[in-house]
Amino acid sequence: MNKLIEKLKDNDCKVTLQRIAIYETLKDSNSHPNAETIHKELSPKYPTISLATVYKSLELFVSLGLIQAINVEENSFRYDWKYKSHPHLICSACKKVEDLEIHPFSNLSHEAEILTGYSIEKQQLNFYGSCPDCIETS
Amino acid sequence: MNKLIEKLKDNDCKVTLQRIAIYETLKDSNSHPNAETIHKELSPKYPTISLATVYKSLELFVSLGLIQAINVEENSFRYDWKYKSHPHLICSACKKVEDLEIHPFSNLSHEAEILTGYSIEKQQLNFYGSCPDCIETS
DNA sequence: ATCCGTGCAAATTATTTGCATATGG
DNA sequence: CCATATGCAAATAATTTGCACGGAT
Repeated sequence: MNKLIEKLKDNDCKVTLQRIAIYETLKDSNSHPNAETIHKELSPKYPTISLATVYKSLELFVSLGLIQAINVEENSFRYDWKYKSHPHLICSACKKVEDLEIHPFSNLSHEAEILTGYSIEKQQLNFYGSCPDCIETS
Repeated sequence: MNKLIEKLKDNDCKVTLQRIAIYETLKDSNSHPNAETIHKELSPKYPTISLATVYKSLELFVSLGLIQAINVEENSFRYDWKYKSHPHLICSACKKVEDLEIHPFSNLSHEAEILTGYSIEKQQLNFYGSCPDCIETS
């Protein structure tokens, strides 16, 4: 949260209750929620917060490099409070999105740069399939 | 195109002029177009073709495994006539989407399966950055 | 005090759906 | 012929925008 406040101040953005609440909600969630889910989670505590504010704040956080947007195969974005891009595992059965923390997939961008002449800012690696729990159930 | 016709027949789907035209347009394009772009390209030749038909056909092709949908960082889908998933390079400046044909990134899914216990059906690897042309211009 | 952020509602954009008609097998 | 595809228009879903008011610096 200090990180949020610092980053906001550094960029002449105001530190508001809403922004803190949105960031905290995202940070405390392990489910890579989308804007609407975040809004729903906030509603009990902050009934007046608007969905538009959630969208605007998330967009701001992404542009400040505070969080990352991940584009799962729905046509809605999910958000990850970890700003550093890392692979995700997406279960097609239960729709959960997990981080793949231990990854041997870190230096792909560098290899791609050498191969292509692109200057790569970001990589996105998603694996789609069934998680162990869903395999068992089926 | 033979592939399309074969696949459609195998699945008791009708071979229509529209479907052929949509598939051909996608195949002849190197730009990984979205539904609307495909529709626009078809319009001069087939003025009556509807956008809904384009959407429906693309969805059908994806479900038959004929093409793949790729989710670039807009919230609209782009389509790739190559059904086998492979890495993409996305230029943030000119918005082009290129295939990364020669890739040392092929066995990632297998590694991920071993690491996670997931059964992985598909992987998506996108690199975002600036292409050589756009680097030069800037 | 000033300007930015918020909430609301309306606008936009992308996609999906229902249904009557047309057409391929 | 008959079922499936198509085209149209309306519906839905996701996101963005404009603007007046309130609050942070």
